[in-house]
Amino acid sequence: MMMHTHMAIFFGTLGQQREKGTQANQIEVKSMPSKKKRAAIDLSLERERREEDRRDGDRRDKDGRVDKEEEQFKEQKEAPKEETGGEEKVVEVVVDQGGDGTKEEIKYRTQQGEEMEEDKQSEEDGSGDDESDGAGGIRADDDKVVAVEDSGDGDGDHTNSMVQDEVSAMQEEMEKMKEENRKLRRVVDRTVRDYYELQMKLAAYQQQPAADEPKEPEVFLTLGATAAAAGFPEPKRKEQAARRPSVGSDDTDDGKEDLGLSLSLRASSSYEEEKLQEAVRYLDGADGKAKGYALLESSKQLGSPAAGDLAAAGITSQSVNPANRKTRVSVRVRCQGPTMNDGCQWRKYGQKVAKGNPCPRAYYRCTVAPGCPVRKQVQRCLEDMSILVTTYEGTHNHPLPVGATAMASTTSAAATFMLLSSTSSSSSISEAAGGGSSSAPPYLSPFLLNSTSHHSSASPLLSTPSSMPSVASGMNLFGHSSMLTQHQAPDLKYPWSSDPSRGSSSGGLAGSKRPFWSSTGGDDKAAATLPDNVSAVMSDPSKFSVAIAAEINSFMGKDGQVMSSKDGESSSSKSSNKWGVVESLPPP
DNA sequence: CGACTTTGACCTGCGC
DNA sequence: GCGCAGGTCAAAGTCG
Repeated sequence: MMMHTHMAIFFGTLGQQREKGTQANQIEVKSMPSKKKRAAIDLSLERERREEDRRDGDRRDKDGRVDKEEEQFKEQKEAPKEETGGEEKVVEVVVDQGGDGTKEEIKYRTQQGEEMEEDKQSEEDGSGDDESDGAGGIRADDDKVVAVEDSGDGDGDHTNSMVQDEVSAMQEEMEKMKEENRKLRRVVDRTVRDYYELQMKLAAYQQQPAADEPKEPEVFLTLGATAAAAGFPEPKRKEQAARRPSVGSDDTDDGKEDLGLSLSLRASSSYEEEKLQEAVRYLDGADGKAKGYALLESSKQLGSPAAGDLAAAGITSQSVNPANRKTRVSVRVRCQGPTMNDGCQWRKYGQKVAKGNPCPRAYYRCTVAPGCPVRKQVQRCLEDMSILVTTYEGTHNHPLPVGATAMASTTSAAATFMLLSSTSSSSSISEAAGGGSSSAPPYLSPFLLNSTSHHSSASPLLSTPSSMPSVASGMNLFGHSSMLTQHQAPDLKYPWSSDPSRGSSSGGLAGSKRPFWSSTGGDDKAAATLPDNVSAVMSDPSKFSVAIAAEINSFMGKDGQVMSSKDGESSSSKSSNKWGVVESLPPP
């Protein structure tokens, strides 16, 4: 009955609202510059709606009528355009009804047009009415109908009016049920579709040849300078010629210390190498605009420190068998402090000198949420003491702070590339990532996941059943919009996390005493869609670059710090300029 | 005083 | 079973 009330408000206060442009509860009265624009908008909305109807297969019995309506609709649209050319004000009602306000808006105008013939909105008649049966504007929403009928029935024959009302009510009831059937059918169809899609994915995943398992490629995401970097400590790996198909064009001067982000894919088998090449082609072709952001390196087992192209900082996603091993993400960052700023809160619980490296290895536990199983090991690289190797292990059981999510988006993207290349046996990465049904990785980097996906991390593929369709729909299993948007505007969710004034003791937000969720008003869902984010990132190469950009922003910190240390030593002031991760970046 | 770090002891897994 | 190495625990110390 709310709608009835709203309509009453609408009709009763139309004049006032038109003048004042006030907003009633859930009814928004706007003034628009001209009918031309509105007609254009309505036309597009109407097309969308019909397109949706066609998709749902409900068009069978409406074909003829729809076409007629469309023609009529166009005529009706075009006619008033010619007669109203000025800046005529038009009253528009927007009813916020479960996020479908736009369509409701159309309906209201339709009703208004039918009933208020003298109103200049009469050209809207039937504009959104393909769902009505033509009997006096009978619609699915009885409240609206009642309101309209009442308002227009003042001086008619009462008996006829009552009969008409009854008939209308019945027809309306039928329409309502039809509509519900339609919606249910839609839901069932979608569910079945998703189910089969997931089944296919699962089958493909399970059919992965065992031969691929032992050798898994590594993905290196390199932050900061990309060239002339000291190598990663993998002395066992043989140096091999590195192909460097660049995404941008800024990687021509290898001798210089490029600033940027590079993705280095290591293939450990010819098959994977092939997949990596596909990934390279994919990025190269699809994201040519990412100049200065991404430098894609594809190489076979770059390993020796002298490889030259190894990066100063990297994110190594060590793919593991989802069934048996814990996933690990190794991040290499050149920084002077004890740890890198990854956005999370850590507590040191141990330190050990590992064999082969005189530098002690520090063990940290995630303290963002009590009981979070995520741990990280931080150790300096033997070959280059300025390189900090951070290895994350485990799965967060909580939403990640902004800094961490941005980081996660990048590492997850890297991991996803690797995973796609190693798990997709029949399709190229470009097919998998750009084909609309962007594949969520069979398993995701532990650094990236949170509780919402972790609860079923044994088979993450199944844990995000909506991951593939959600990319298209923009919603995931949890009803959130794509995480990518949140990465693009992280401060909206966790404004505190980028606050440079907050101290940190062991890097990141360790100094923050307040749990990060306390400032979000319970909007934990906001950061709880990383798997979705991964899908979103992987579904579009441009999103990937955006994520990388976000990562850069996050990683550098708005205060221009890669990390901070307890004794106040900040990389922005004291760290080596050689790598220039922070210092070389222009201030925001 | 609480949170965090330090550090030696202890536990566990693995190879021989 | 033994030894080694990695990882964890927990008491003591430190810091804000």
